Amino acid sequence: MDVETRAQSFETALRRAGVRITRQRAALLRVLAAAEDHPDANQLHTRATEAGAGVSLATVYRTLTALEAQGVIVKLEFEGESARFEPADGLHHDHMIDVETGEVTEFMSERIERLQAEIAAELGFEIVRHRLELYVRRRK
Amino acid sequence: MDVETRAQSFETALRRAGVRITRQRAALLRVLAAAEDHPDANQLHTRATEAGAGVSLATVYRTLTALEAQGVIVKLEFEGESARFEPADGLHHDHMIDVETGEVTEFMSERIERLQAEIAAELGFEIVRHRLELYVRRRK
DNA sequence: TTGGTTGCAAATTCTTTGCAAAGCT
DNA sequence: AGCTTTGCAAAGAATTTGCAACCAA
Repeated sequence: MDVETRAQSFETALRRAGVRITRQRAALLRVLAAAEDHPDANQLHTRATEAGAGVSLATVYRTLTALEAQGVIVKLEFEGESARFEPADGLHHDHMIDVETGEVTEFMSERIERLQAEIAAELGFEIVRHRLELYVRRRK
Repeated sequence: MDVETRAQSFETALRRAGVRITRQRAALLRVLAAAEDHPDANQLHTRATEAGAGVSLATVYRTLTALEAQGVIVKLEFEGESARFEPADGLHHDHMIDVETGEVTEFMSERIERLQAEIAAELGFEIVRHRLELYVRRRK
């Protein structure tokens, strides 16, 4: 799915929820749709600005909050950093962060997911959401 | 292990690392040793104050930083909350947070730990540390 | 003695918010 | 038109830090 198509699908999801698509939001959706990394609010603000769209940082934050509420993006909070965001592509995954380079790798394990659910169930709970982050280092 | 004994072992660990045990630190160590829950800096400050020890919030933060560096306590950062701390009792464990009550339950799964290591290894990494939090709800 | 430690207030960092002007639909 | 959204600057919340006075070892 190319950037424009993805941005369009984000817009559709938002309109369906009654969220207005302003010039600022359209710009942010494109920046988000194009993000290969996991940018924070500041980076998104910079990128939107560089793309020629005037957007205030306050609006970036407000829009991110709205997008997260609609399930269009996911907020990530790694240790010692400001919040980062990634487009929600449907499939859940967890993150591995290289403590030396900062590089982020996504991964997903059905087995871990299942074990988590089992553990919660044993204690009488069901999982609402979870957070799994592996802080790693390249092996020599 | 009772509170006093545990506080003493904390002190010993700190002295061994060349950290001075001031009146303020001794008071905080006792508060931490007695904590059954997972208090944040503010709560620790309040408890130390109620216990009759004059400690400033800045010192609480500075001391917590030192204790964490010595591996005596562990810092927890749950979603949407300020940092909490728990005494490090040697054995690693993860946390389950009831999103309705805020209740925190500790758990540990050798199988999940092993799977995490395997996944990291497959991608050429070794785990430095990790963070696993399950946000749960009581089952009806 | 003396280098680590404290308290206080000011500074930081990230994020949120009040309000009047402006913009979607 | 009507209700949402924006920008700006101010407010917040959590945590850190500069500096002079203080105190463990």
